Amino acid sequence: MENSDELANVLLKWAEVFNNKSIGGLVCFGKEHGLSISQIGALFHLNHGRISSVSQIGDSLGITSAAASQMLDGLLRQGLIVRHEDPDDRRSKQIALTRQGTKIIHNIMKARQHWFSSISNRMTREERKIVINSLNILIEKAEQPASDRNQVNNFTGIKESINQ
Amino acid sequence: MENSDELANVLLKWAEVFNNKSIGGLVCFGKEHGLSISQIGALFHLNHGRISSVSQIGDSLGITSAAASQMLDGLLRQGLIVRHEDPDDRRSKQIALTRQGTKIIHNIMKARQHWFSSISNRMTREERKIVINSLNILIEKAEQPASDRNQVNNFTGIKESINQ
DNA sequence: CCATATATTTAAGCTATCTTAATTATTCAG
DNA sequence: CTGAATAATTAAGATAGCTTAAATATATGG
Repeated sequence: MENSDELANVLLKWAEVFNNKSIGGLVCFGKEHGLSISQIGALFHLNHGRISSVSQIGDSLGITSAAASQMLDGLLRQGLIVRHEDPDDRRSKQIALTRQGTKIIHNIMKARQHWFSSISNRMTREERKIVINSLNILIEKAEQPASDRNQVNNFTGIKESINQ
Repeated sequence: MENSDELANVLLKWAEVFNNKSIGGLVCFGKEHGLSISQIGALFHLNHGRISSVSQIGDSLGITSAAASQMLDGLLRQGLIVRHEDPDDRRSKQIALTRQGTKIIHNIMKARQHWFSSISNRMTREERKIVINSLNILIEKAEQPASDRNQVNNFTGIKESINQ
């Protein structure tokens, strides 16, 4: 039996543990900073893809482009994103994070720092060493452009896997 | 130099990569299944802590217990949770996931499966081996009851209530 | 036992965020 | 060039999810 499936399953389990700790914090963060969950989602989407159109962002969140446009107004007003005309298609707008927008993402993640530290503190020096090494591999592989990652939105995979 | 901080930082980085891929999907999942993000947060909270009171769930999301009560009505109507009177304090209600509620959590995570597999496929057998090992360490340490169980939530300053 | 505190629920009302429909600007195909 | 398609925006209206306040039931401490 390949250990490929085993890794995918362990990743799944870890993701579950991570989400258990994160979701509530994310909702709280939004409330405190006047950001809707869609807006936070948009910021993460942009942090991942660097630049997107209005409708791409809408698609990634499952909302209409009208809603996306309105929602992005808010982020613009807060100085978290910029809108530029796409030189290749002047109907389209290129949305990107500002420095401040990137910082928000960072702050959201920083809020987990205490938890991360406590995990770290429960390990031996030796354990830390191999875990650091492994996470670096994961990060590298996760960010690699995948051969099987087509232009289709990666969120559409959800619909398929849920409707059993 | 200690490698403790280094691990915390790598965990942070990995969390960012993971969130970049997840948040939009979570929002989409909610829309498709008629679940608000608070409701999804409540499901994760329950999945983590097994049993909580109404107000504990509200606290974990930064909403009032009135709002939590209303929100939980929806989950109850969908058969995702059960409400039982707390035998130790009859003012309080014990909220827990049903089998179906647990399945929803699983489905949300399953939606990431394709991504996890593609990460796995980009590794050598040797890399997988050490990454599996490391993730198991992480999961174990993360789930360990920490000394700081009732630590203050970084976002809100609200006490993160974890049932016992 | 009584006053006060706590946990939940209900009710009423507010508003943020969505939707659809219409508008404007641009692209593309014939 | 012309008509149809696409991208974004704006406007109007619906509603989900929140808040506060009040009601109910239970617990606790002097």
